[in-house]
This record gives sequence, structure tokens and C-alpha cells, in this order.
Amino acid sequence: MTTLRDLAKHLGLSPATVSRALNGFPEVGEKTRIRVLEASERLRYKANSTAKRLATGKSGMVGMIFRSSRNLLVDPHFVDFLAGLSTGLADHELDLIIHTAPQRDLLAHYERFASSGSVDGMIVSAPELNDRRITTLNERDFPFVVHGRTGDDVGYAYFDIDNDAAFAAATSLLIDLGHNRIALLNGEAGLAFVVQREIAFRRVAAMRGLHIPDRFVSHDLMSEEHAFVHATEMLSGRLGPAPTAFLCSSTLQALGVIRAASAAGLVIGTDLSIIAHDDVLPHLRPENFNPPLTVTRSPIRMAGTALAEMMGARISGVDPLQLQRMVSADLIVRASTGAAPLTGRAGWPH
Amino acid sequence: MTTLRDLAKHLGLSPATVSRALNGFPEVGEKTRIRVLEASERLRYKANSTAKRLATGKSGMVGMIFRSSRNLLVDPHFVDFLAGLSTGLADHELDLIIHTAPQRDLLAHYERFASSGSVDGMIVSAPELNDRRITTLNERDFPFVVHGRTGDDVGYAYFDIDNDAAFAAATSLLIDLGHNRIALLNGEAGLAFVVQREIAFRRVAAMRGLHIPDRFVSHDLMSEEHAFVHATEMLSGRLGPAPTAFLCSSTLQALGVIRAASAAGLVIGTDLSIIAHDDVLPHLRPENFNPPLTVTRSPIRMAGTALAEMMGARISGVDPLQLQRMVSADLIVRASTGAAPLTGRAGWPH
DNA sequence: AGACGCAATTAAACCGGTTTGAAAAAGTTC
DNA sequence: GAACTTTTTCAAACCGGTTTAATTGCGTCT
Repeated sequence: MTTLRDLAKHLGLSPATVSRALNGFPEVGEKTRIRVLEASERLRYKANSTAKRLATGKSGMVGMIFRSSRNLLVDPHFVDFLAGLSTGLADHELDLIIHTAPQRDLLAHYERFASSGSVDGMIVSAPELNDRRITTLNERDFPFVVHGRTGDDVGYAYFDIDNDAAFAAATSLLIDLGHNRIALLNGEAGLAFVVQREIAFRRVAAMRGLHIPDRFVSHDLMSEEHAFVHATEMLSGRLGPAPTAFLCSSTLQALGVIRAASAAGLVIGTDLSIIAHDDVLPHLRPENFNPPLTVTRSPIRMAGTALAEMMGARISGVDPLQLQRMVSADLIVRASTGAAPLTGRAGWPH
Repeated sequence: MTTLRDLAKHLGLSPATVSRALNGFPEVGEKTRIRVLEASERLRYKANSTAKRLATGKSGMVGMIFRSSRNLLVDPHFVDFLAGLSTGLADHELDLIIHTAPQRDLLAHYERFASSGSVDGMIVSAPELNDRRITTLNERDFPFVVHGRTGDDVGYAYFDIDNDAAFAAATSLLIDLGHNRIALLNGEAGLAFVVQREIAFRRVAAMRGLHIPDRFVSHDLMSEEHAFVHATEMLSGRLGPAPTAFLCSSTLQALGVIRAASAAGLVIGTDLSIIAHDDVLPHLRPENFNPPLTVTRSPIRMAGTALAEMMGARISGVDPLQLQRMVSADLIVRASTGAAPLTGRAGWPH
């Protein structure tokens, strides 16, 4: 393995000059630079990245920590985010370190990452309402960016979609269409975006005089299968009058609702309306569903690239308050939403 | 940030002794060790991992490179593999680096990783039949493990399932049931496992006297949507007599076939039989399909953990030839396979 | 020719750990 | 208590780069 000193000796130069030549410093003579570049090519010299890091104090990596138990890595939403993130990081010549830790000493692992110099920054995903990972990193003054936000007025860099506006608009649309029994299939309890969506949904419903019993709001993994189970139960009548509309946190859940509705003999768009949030997963296109799905849309992959960009800026010292972005989701009305069936216009009793 | 020297000065010891005390070397006095550990706790000392790496020559990381274009990261099969891998690596105190590179200089990035010392080993996934990544790493004598294998007699560490046996068994089962028009929905052309599965399928079909026209064998992303499109086309009759059975490389594709069959008014298990390979994706359980799906099963997540284990061994110097594992997939017969409909027993003409 | 300015190069310190070889301290043996 | 082990500690070199401060070489001005 060729080192910088080997190369320097070979050329009859000092390591300092060689280092400068390779890194494009201006004070190196033009003929020398060419000579160095040629020799480094010929001897297949590759700078040892560890040594470089130690000398410069930059690792060129950002970290992400996963709980070994709860498997975020299997969630397609999350993975698409990851895809956007890692390609975005590549533009800044940053690599991503995936680290897994058991739930109980998750925070200790964040601390170790933050203070051992192995990464220049961290990505925090799927924050909960009071997320101790965020407070820990904030205290240490360590660069990090968050996908989502824990409140309205926070002091860290984040990228988020306007969950409140999106779900308020979706709820309004359903009520305008005459739906008075609307069920919500939400994500896992505790996650910030889940709470935000539910608050918007319940606020608009209450404003319009609707009562939503808790048993028609589910909190679970956003998978086809879980949604199928919940929707089947809700449509069965065992919990009370069946909803005439479903609001889903994900198009995957919409698939489950469609399967449950087919089994129950219901026609989507006529007997039952569905709106879902569309994260624009590459292999799941709600515009091709039958019927095409009404959605609130915002590509989650874009969140990944945006956060990669922010991470780069944050590492170069940009103030986190300058790195806060919220985008709105588009409400796209298609054929899965229609007027509520006349037979089912009564709301749930208070 | 406390360094080792700070700590040593604070204790009135030499850096050497402190380093030894922290790393559990035997030649340190017991009372000294305790003193050191206490002080390091109190001063919140965390060893700089970059410096450690430089000194020891081990990075504690393994790398994985993705093409920025073809998006493996979005493939749920692949992601589940990744989940198994990263938790398995954690057991060996290894972290995973995710690196993205454009297709055209993919190999250069592999070389850089292999010779810059930034990782101790590499993971190669989704190999093609003649995969230059493998030859490149092999030439450099750099530790790596492969998920899958490019041939029967290879000189590197791999974990693979017996694709040939699995697809031969599945094909035999269908033919035994009287099916003479069997379509194959395969993965992307060129991938090793895709070729292996197709060879097994065609060999058994030929042995039993069946002709399989190329237009009833598709090569594409293994997604629900692509499978739906191909199955719809094949069932339409536009390509010739419709198949009475589908063999799928993934349960996702089976979902697409089921959707296409429903649209065509076909009953699964009676009018149309389906077998798929089940990678045991956590949110997609073919035993809960309606009807439950006949599968060849092998958890892809297990492949991830097995390869993590192998990577650890390979890094500690175990001979790659000792690290070759092939497991067989179980054929699990459920209700999605039934006797071929009497009306459709004629095979495709030669 | 001497003084000066500028560009190109270098020696040496540094990043923060680990490890070797030697020295000091402590413990045994006679 | 001297001689000899054995245990514990230390100074210095090392990993392979970067960077500061000093030095050399060369053309220019007077």
C-alpha cells in the first residue's frame, strides 16, 4: 500500500508538497503538480481516509441510529426517505453510517456518536412528541437535522410537511361531500406526525359538529395488512355503524381498506370514500388504483434529499434556525371520493 | 473535548498506561485501573474513534455501494436484507456505511473503498452473472461477502439459497397438477438468481415436454405494479392462450397477479394457480392471502444476519472458502395451487 | 554586486490514539 | 541486605495524513 511518504520519496519531494499538489493548493509549481499527479496515478496512490480524517478533524460521514427492535428499516416510507437521503448526501461527498442499537441504550449510542468524532452530523427520523434524542443532541451542540418536528417553535434544523393543513383539507373535503362517519387509520401512536394529523382531523370534525369515537381512530404500523384488519373490523358493524369514509396516513393502508371493502362488497367512490396521504412510493401509484385514489401528496424521497442538503449546510456551520423548511402537501381529488351514500348520512352519536 | 493526554495528565500517569487501563490490558495494576476508569467516567472521556482507527488499522466499518440510478434501496426485499444485515453487524461491533455512486464509475468507488482503508470489508448484493465488482475485489484480496453467487464453483464467501432446487420443485408441482401453460414472472434480467431460477424452470418444463414461449417469461422489477401489467397482458389472450399457472419470483408479484386475475374474473386455486417465492417480508404474509399462497420460502432477513456473521469471520482472517453457505427453500403447498382447469390443459405449441 | 520581493519547497509539529522497548518499583530468594 | 524476578509504569516511536513557520531559489531593482 503506497503512502504519501512513499510517493514523496519516489519523487524526491517532501510530503508537504505532495499533499498540497494532490489537494490543489495554489502554491505548488505547475510542472511539479503534474509530476505528482502522474506518479500518484502510476503508483496507484489512494490517500488513507482515516489519516485524512484525523488530520482534518472531519469524518465525511453522517450517522443514523436505528432501534434493533422496532424495524423502521422495513417500512417502505422510511426506506424511500433513506434512498433520497443517501443520494443527496453523495452530492456533498458525505457517506451515511447505519448503526443499530437496542432500545434501552439508544441515547447512549447517540452520545457516543456525538462525542467520539466518528461522524460530522446525525440524522434524526420519525421523532416523537418529546424526543430525547433531539434534546440530547441539542445539549451537546452537535449538528443534526430532523425529518419532522416536535412542535411549532423549535430550535433545530428540520424538514417537514404541513400535516395539519393536509389532513384538515382532506377532512373538510369529506365532510363537504356529506360524510358524517369518517374513520382515521393513523400511524404508530406517539410519533409527531401521527399526533399532528390526528389533531387536525379531530379539530375540523369537531368544528363541523361531528363526533369521532376513539374506536374509529386506529394507531398502528402503516402496512396493508394492519389496515385490512382494522378496516374489516370497522366495516363489520361490530363497533357501531360503519364509516362511510376512511382517511389513511398512507397509500399502503388504502390498499388494505380497498381489500376490506371488496370483501364486504362495497364499491369505492360510491359506497365508501377513501383519502390517503401519498408519500409517492415508487412502486405504489395511487393514480393507477381502481378507482384512482384521492390523496394528499408529498414525496417522502424529496424530504430525504432536502435533509441531505441541510445536513451539508449544518456541518459547514449554518445556523439551524436558517435550516427549517416546511412544505405543504397537495390535495389531489380523484375518483375514490364521492358523495356520501344517502343511507349512511347519520353521524355517530355523541 | 477530553483527550487521552488530558486524562493522563489529570491522573499523573502516562498516556500509555491510561490507554492500557481503558482497553483492559492485564499489565495494569488493579488500583490504577479503577482510578483511570473513574476519572474517565467523571471527565466524560470518549476515545476519538478516528485516531483509534488510524492507530489500530481497523475501521470497524463495512461498506455497501449502491448505484444512484437503479434503486435497490427501494426494493422491499433488499431492505429487509439490509435490516438483517445491520442488526447482525451490530453483534460484531461493526457499522455499515451506505455509499451511493453513479453507475459509470461504480467500480472506481469499489476500488477506492478497498484501498483507502475506510472500511474493513465490503458487502456485495444482487450480483450479476459476470460481476466485475466481485472480480475487482478478489484481485485486490480485499475481504468481502456476497449475497448470492455467480456460479457453482466460486472462490469467494457467499450466502445463497438453492434457487435451482426451489424453482425446479415448484415447476414440478404445477406440472404434476396438470398445468401445461405456466408463465414465469421473474426479476430483472442479468441478476444471478434470476438466471438460476429461469434455468431451473425451463429445464424441468423441457424435461416434462412443455414448451414455454419467451413472451410468457418476463424480466422486470419485482413489484406489484409491474407484475399486474405483465399478468394482465398474458391473461388477455393477446399473446396466445392464457397461462393456467404463474410462477413468481416474489410474493409482491403474486399480489399483482391476484389483482389481474380478479379483474379477469378468475378464481385463484381453481381457474388459475400461483406459486411465488416468499422472502418472508414482515408486512406481506402470503399465508394470509385469500386464498393462502403456495410458496417456496426462505427469509431474506436471515441471509442478512448470516452474511453479517460471515463478514465478521472474514475480517478476522477466516478463509473465504470456509465461508460459503447455501440453504434450501421450503416448498409450502397451500390453496393457491390446484388441478389445472380441464378446459385449459393443452400446452403452448412448439 | 547587494538588497529585496516573490514563488516554491521543506522540516517539523500536529491530529489522538496504540504499542514497543526500556526503566522503575515492588516482590522473592538466599 | 544484596541479587534476582516479576509486575507496573513510562518515554518515544508509530499510524498517515495536514498545516504552520521557516528556508531556499530565482528574478528584479538600484
